[in-house]
Parts: sequence; structure tokens; C-alpha cells
Amino acid sequence: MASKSKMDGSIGAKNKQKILVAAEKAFATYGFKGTSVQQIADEAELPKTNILYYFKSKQGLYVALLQDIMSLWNSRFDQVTEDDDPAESLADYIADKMTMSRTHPQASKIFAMEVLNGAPYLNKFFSNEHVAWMEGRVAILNSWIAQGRMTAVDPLYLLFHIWACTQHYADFSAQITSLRGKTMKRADFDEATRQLVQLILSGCGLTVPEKYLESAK
Amino acid sequence: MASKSKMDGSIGAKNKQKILVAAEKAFATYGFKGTSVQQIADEAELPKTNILYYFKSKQGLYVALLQDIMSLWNSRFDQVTEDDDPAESLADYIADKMTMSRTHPQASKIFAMEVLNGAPYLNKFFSNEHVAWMEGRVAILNSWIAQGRMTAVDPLYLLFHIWACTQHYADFSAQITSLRGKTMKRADFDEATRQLVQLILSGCGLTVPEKYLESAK
DNA sequence: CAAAAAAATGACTAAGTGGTCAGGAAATTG
DNA sequence: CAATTTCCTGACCACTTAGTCATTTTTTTG
Repeated sequence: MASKSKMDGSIGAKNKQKILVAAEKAFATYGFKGTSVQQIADEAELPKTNILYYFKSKQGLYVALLQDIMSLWNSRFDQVTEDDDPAESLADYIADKMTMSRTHPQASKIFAMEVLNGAPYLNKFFSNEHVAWMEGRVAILNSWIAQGRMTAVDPLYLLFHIWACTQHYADFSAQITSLRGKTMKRADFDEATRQLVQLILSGCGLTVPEKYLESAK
Repeated sequence: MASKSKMDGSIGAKNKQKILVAAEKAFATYGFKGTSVQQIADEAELPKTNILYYFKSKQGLYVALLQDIMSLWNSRFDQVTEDDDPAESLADYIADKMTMSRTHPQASKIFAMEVLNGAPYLNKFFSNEHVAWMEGRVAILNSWIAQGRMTAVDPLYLLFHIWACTQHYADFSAQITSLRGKTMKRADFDEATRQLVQLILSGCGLTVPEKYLESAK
């Protein structure tokens, strides 16, 4: 019943994926309005009409891509409980988000542009799952604070600041590269992660886990 | 010789200003490609051709606006010396940047979009003044560290993190509003500023100045 | 007040845009 | 192998867009 024809091995699924990859690159570089369907077609090496065949419209393709991107945001931090260690949980979360900025900068940029423009296609997401996720994480952080395991910071703002810093490395890479005179390599991201973990954890009265102390020197 | 006719009191200067204000609003909301000259004209309540009369092209208007925006970035922190107090200097800088995000969110968004798209019109700025500014600030921070007045953090990353957090409140306001269920008012910005000052200063081993401790309660 | 400069604007154009559609090719299926 | 579905594509269209240009109006100036 579910093995009809639209399975992943089919030619259609492969093309859809190719289009999504091309669209991610184009939208991240030129924005939604700044990207033409023709550009995506060129990038995907497919005729323009083929793009519109698989995705009903440019907007439909964009929304499909946005959904793909949102699913990338999941991390180990989603499963953390109040019995876990605050220092390690937060440090790992920061490290996970930094890894995302390094490995998926285009996704981060598309998300950033979407939010910058008022998040017209994310309002539903923001109003449901995201708020629930947030409430859960805030509750755990408050529990850690109540247990006296970390400084009494406002969890909401703490999470905002973690997002801001980690995403900054993807979204503002042009500025960072200019100021550093060179692009951020893997080792630079590792160093930035250590710096950020130290800053945030110290700011929360937490001890930095060993694995985030300066290593390879 | 300089008092010919193109002075600021003239009708032309007033219209240019009106156009820049309209353009800021439009570009911040819809991006460069997403904004038509007609939209700016409507917002400025001037005929479209009048826009093109004062600014040679849409791109010319955009670049002029970008320059205006860049000049807003100046702050007290530019004049700080190694003899100043690290805690107060950094706290004030953070507070200044938070004030900018509250009072000029549109400018912040336009800047963010420009950098997101690779900063094509800011590369010259990034390569000259900005790098020099950065080197000067890094030197002062390193001096403070050498004097043992703050923890040995990497000044470059510290500044990135300050920018990231402060600008986040302007650039990601749509997400923040959704998650909070209400917009950020003046009091909320003040609270966010206190939270951020505490986080960063504690993270740098500095004592939070009295004026940034929780007040009015 | 006349001449010159600055400001204003309606009509137009050329280029690019997202999207439709009809018809054909290829693959899948009973 | 015939039939049906999926896949593919060139031609085309309605519409928006930035920018030009010729002309007129307003302001400034000697």
C-alpha cells in the first residue's frame, strides 16, 4: 500500500533532492526574491520547467526547503533532563550548534534571512513546536538554577545568546573572514567553540568540562 | 566656494533625506531585490522618477543608505584606552549596542542582510577602516589581559560574541517576539542588557558595575 | 525681472520574471 | 506488449521592473 511508486529510489526523488541542493545554494547566496527559478535550474543542470514540474511554484520549493532546514535544528539538547549535568549539557549544545554553523552555513543563512524578513513562512512553526520546545528547555534550566547548580540567569535570554553567537559564525562569515584576513577552518571553529563555551559557562557560574579546555597546542 | 547652492537647507537635501528614510524602511522589510523603486516612492510620497532624479539608480540609493548606516555604528568604545576600566568599558559598549538594536532595528537588519549576502558593497569598508578599528580594540583588550585585569579570552572572538548577541535582538526580533508572545519593550531591552552584561563580564572574570545590576524592582 | 539652474514628472522601453500548456519521451505495470 | 502513469521540455504569455528621455515647472540668482 505504501510501496506504490513514489519511493525514494525513483528518478523523481533523486531529482527533487538535486533541486533542493541547488535551491539551498542559490537562496542562501541571493535570497528568495534575488533568486530566479532559472538560476536554480542552471545550478541543478535541469531545464527550468522541470523545476516547476517537481515543485508547483518557486514559493513551494522555498517552503519545502525551509522545512528541510528546520529539521536540521534538532540536537542532543532536546533530550536533556533536569538530572543531567548543566555544564556538559550546555557545552555540548553550544558545540553542536557551532558544528551546524560550520557544516551547514547555507541553511543557517536561509533561516536568518527568513527571520529577518519577519518569518512569514515560519509563523506556524514558531507558534507551536518551537514555543513548546522552548518552554521545556526553560523549565530544565530553571530546575538547575533551583537546585543551585548554576547561577540564576534568565534561561530565555541565555538561549537567545547561545543562538546568537553560534549562528553568527555562519551568518556573518563574510565579515568574520574580512576581519581575520582568512576563512574559518575546522581548527578555528574548534577554537571559537572553546572560547564561547568558556564565556557562557563562566557566565553561568559553571566549570568548563575538560574536553572543552584548550587541547592540541 | 563651498556655499554654492547644494546646501542642506535646500529642497533637494530635504527630499534626499525623506527618500533615505523611506528606503531604510522598505529595504529592511523586503531586502534589496525585494524592494521596488515604486515602493520607496510610495513610502516617501514622491513620484518614482523623482527618486531616480536624486539617486542615479536603485543601487546608488542603496549604497548611500549603507554608508549612512555604517556611520551609526560609532560608539564610546571607539575612544576607550588601555587605562580605562575594562568592566565599565565593556558593559557600556554592550549597552550602547543594545540601544542601537532597540532604536535602529531597521539599520541593523539591512546591515545583516548585506553581510549575509557576502557583503558585496562593504568589502572596501571591511578591508580598511574596519580592520584598523578592530586591531586597535584587540590591542586594548590584550593590554587589559596582560595587566591581569581580566581573564585571558581571545579578544577577537569576544567582540564577535558581543556583536552577535546585541544585534540578535534587532535581526531576530520576529523569532524573539514569537517565543516571548509579546514584543520587546524598553524595559525588556533593559533586562536583556543586564542579562548580557552579566553573562559576558562574568565570562571575562570581571565584576558587573553597579548600574548594570538589577535595578527598579 | 530675465536668465539660468534645479526640480519635477508622464510616457515609454527593454529586459527579466514566474508560471502555463500542450505534446512527446521514458518508465512502469498488469 | 499494450496501457497507464510518470517524466520531460520548448514555446509562450502576462506582468513587473529599473531606468531613460523630453518636456515642463519651480526656484535661484545676477
